[in-house]
Amino acid sequence: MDPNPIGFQKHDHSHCVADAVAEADRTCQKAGLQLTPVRKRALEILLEEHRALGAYDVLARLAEDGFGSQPPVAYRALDFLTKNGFAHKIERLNAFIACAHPGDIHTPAFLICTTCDAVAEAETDPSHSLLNQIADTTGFRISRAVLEAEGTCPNCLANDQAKDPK
Amino acid sequence: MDPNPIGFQKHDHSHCVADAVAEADRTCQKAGLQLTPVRKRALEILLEEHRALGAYDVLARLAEDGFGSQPPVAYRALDFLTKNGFAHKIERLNAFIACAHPGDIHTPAFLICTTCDAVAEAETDPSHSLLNQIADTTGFRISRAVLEAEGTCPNCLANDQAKDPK
DNA sequence: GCCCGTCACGTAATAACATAACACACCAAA
DNA sequence: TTTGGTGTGTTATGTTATTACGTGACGGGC
Ligand SMILES: [Zn+2]
Ligand SMILES: [Zn+2]
Ligand SMILES: [Zn+2]
Ligand SMILES: [Zn+2]
Repeated sequence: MDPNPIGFQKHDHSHCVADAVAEADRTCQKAGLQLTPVRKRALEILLEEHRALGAYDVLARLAEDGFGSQPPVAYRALDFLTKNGFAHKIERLNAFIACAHPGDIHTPAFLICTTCDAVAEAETDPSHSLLNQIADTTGFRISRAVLEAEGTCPNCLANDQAKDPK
Repeated sequence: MDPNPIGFQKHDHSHCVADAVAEADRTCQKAGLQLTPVRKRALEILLEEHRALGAYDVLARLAEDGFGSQPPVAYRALDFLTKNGFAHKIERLNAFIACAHPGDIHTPAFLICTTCDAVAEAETDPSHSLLNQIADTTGFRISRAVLEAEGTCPNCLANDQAKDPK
């Protein structure tokens, strides 16, 4: 199991955490949002993994660092991050992941590997997404979409074939 | 709030419950599946509403009818129904809804009205769904997809306009 | 200075959702 | 008759999420 799969590819990870936090800092400055210590730490915690973390996982790490140890501490931080586009909730997993493309308004699609637990965030073309088609034909006005696919990532697919090459 | 919105349109509902149960009966016959009393009743309960019901809602109704009153009773019945295509779980709501198109293998998309809580099940074209496009370009193999949109249904949209016609 | 609104944070308690583990009944095959 | 599978029921527990309440920090009127 690859501990480091972003979009299922390897990369220099120590940089990307720091970079993402720095960018979040800037974005919050501009938008008048407060990236407070708990919130920043929560974002770091999410960024340290390329998989989804449960709220209680995040909470435990926050508590280790001297922050509050009760559920609302984590839920509030995660709420801030998701509301402002720095993180997403993966509904299928009841878990949270840092946004891979923060800043832009986007409708992400997630690819969840059930073998290695990696989660990749894919961009969708908002103009001809299938949900918009549905919305157009039914007259339903979409405010938020959940697009999540479970399956096997390319890495795990390759591993499977290596072991069992039929 | 319309108590009866299937695909957000009105229809004769007493019939459609009975019909759907009858068809589930036939399907189970053919497939060698046991549509036992709890399972059948759970399906009826879901069919009686065109919205998603929590497992504990279903459980309470089952208990009223003399079935077991502990969570596994509901979860097992719902598990049977979802595994065999008679119902779906709405991940966004942690709740369950009867399948509107049972029988066929399909990748449903759900439209969840946040005003009246109605949930409609839309069919998707499996061949050019956006998730397949993503899968093709990334090499990810999808086994299951979650497609859920939150927003406002046509009925509620009309009501809003009637009240506040800007 | 003080008052007050808002916001973030902390905590306790509880609600809501879900599963593990075990016992018993039933039925059909060996 | 025994055995194995499947379904149901129960107790207990685990996991995820929210409600309710209190405190401190900050900023704008007065
Ligand atoms: Zn990274
Ligand atoms: Zn994988
Ligand atoms: Zn109906
Ligand atoms: Zn509605």
